[in-house]
Amino acid sequence: MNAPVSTPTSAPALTKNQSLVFDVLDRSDAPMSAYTILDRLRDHGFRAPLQVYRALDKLLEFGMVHRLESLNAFVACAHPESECCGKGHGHGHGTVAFAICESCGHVSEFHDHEVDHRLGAWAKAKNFKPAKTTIEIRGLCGACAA
Amino acid sequence: MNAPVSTPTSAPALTKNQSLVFDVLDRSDAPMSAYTILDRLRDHGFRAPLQVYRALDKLLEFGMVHRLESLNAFVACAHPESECCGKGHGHGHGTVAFAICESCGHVSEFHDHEVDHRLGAWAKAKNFKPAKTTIEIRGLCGACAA
DNA sequence: TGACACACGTTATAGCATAACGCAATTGAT
DNA sequence: ATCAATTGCGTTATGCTATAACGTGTGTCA
Repeated sequence: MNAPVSTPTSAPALTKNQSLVFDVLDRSDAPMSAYTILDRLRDHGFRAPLQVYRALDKLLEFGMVHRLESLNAFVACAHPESECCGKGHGHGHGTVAFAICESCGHVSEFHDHEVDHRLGAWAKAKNFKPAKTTIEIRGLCGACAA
Repeated sequence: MNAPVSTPTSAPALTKNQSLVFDVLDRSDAPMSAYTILDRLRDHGFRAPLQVYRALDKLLEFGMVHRLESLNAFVACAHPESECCGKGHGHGHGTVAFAICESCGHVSEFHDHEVDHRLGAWAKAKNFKPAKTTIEIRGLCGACAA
């Protein structure tokens, strides 16, 4: 009784644990660490970090969640669904950049073709084969800087 | 007997611990974790992580070392000394990007004005005040991809 | 000479992530 | 139908990364 349950919507069907983890992230205004997610889900039967990490691995694979490397934390993908650069299943995109407010914790996700292109050009020139690109800007958001 | 010792060269004078940590990093072909650095320096009297982290904090502040967020590891700055975008003391620069080979561990450090500019433009438009920007490309270097 | 800043050393603890085991359920080929 | 392969799950234990909190020594400078 552990298999994914298909849903009326798009995207890959999520298992129960995956849904729980995604929902927690999706409802959060700020990035969450795996252990914070774990604590939020104790009431739903979560007891060990691996339950969270395994769900996160899948959600990352599906592109539904991003990992913020500079925070060791995770956010739900903020893409307005079926954006540009799609790979077909509604959650694909090129490299995404994040602006992280160090005061309020809010994260803005955005994409810039030109940045992508410049980094791609560098890679091509150096014969480097990119697998995953991380772009994170930490600072103060408009509201907090004021 | 703990104060920085001035050297014949440029830049801020380093303390003994800072020099030791920097030398280890500078001699390494690949990024090193704080704990790996610690192990390398046991023979020089290092016994606790804090000794490493404190030295790293200063070296980061001086711009002589970079932290790779996606690796939780550190590298000596590869800038050919007194590069562009200098802030005056020979180790200043704009945002730097890293290409990290997941096979051999080699890290290439580079800078792209246009990328800087695009990210800066986004920030300006959103009224976001950047403090620190991280750009890391993980993949395979030319040698390993072949 | 006394307040201050800073580097240092030590112990303890917090926070993030995975290894290794075994069980249960689904899939799909035979 | 059945067996092998795959995938998800739960648990325990462990490892790696980072910092808190304490106290010491030293150099600076009013």
